[in-house]
Amino acid sequence: MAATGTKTELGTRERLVRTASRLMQHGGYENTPVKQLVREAQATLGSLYHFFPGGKQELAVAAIHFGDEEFAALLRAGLAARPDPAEAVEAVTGLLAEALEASDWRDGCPVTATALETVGRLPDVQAACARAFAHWQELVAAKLLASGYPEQEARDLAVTVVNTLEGAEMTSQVTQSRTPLLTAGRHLARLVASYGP
Amino acid sequence: MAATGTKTELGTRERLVRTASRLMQHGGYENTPVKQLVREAQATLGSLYHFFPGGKQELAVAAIHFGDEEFAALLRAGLAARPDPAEAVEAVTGLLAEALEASDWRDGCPVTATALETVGRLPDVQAACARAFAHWQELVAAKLLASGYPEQEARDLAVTVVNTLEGAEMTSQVTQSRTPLLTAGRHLARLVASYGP
DNA sequence: GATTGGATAGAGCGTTCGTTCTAGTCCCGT
DNA sequence: ACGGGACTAGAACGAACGCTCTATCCAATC
Repeated sequence: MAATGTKTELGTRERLVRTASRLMQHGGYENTPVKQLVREAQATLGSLYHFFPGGKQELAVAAIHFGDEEFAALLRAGLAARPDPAEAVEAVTGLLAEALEASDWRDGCPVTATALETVGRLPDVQAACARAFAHWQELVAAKLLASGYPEQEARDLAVTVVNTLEGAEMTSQVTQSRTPLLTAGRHLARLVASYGP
Repeated sequence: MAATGTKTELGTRERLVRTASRLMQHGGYENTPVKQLVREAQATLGSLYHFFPGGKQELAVAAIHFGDEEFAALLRAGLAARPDPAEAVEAVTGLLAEALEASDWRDGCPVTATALETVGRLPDVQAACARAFAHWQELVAAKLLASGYPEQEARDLAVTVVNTLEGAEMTSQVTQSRTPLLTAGRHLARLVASYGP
């Protein structure tokens, strides 16, 4: 649980964003005090309000974007691991389970906790979370479309795939077990295959 | 968004628990200050610490239990609505979508937000959340077992069904649309049917 | 070498947090 | 009538919150 990035290799702004993303991934928005944030980012309050005049909220939006890209990278890697989309989705659950356990069940979805907490409270942050979900759905849909799935079925499946991944990751985290994610992987593979072209 | 229960028809303890459950459903644990809680429950700080010497944390555990039962009731109703388990699961998503929209997208799962926020921070609350998830899985598994599904497949399916419901409800909430839930319903029905005995 | 502006630094502001504490009210058994 | 436990009531407390503010540092530029 060291600071995210070393002071010499990343700019202050980037360290703030990465640290905020990691802390919000673990505890959401309200559980991430700005003072702890700047301490772990090896920055100061002055720097935070210099780069983010909008304060904690503006930083949170940037952090959600960062988490969005981070999760998207894992998703891309898993989806590219197998040509068959059903097997690819199952591969993603394997990657997620691995990363989750390796972090001692701390690194769940970098967006979910904040999304649920800020719904109807911080519209900017909520919008960033919604964008992240849509982004991930697009990645899954693209894989299905590339495999010859019909447009509508591909888009619908992508929604459910991402939703199930989110739910299973949360349950795996709360129960500290890979099982929910791996079970979701098997079931999603079966579901995706059942729509095969 | 009136107070949960009227002062004359419910005891103070019950009003506190219901109000806490509702507020935590909307914003999680940290977004629910005790003073607002007490005000909306038409109670006072003295009453809160009389009934819950463990303070906010102890009340939160009771609130999660209440939400657990509330969600379980909806789950039972949906599952009982149809004899066929696949159709029954789809019926549940319909009920969830209806309730969510009727609340102006506020009343999502009464446990998820708190679960993600307290993981690794408040073990008592986290344990209550884990118990709720297990409880819901049991209800789904019971329906499948009663319909003749093999033991292992019924239990595995129950895990994924509940996870997908959670994920879809969250996405429906964040995007303010019934679609994710209803799509999940169709897919879950297909998945459950594909394991039919 | 002086000037300048981006970046750093953290003390301190007003507010709100969860909790404690004392005082008071209510109601029931005797 | 009265004693006593259950419950109500909210002022007050220390800690922690997000944020503002002034001061300072340090390259780049003239």
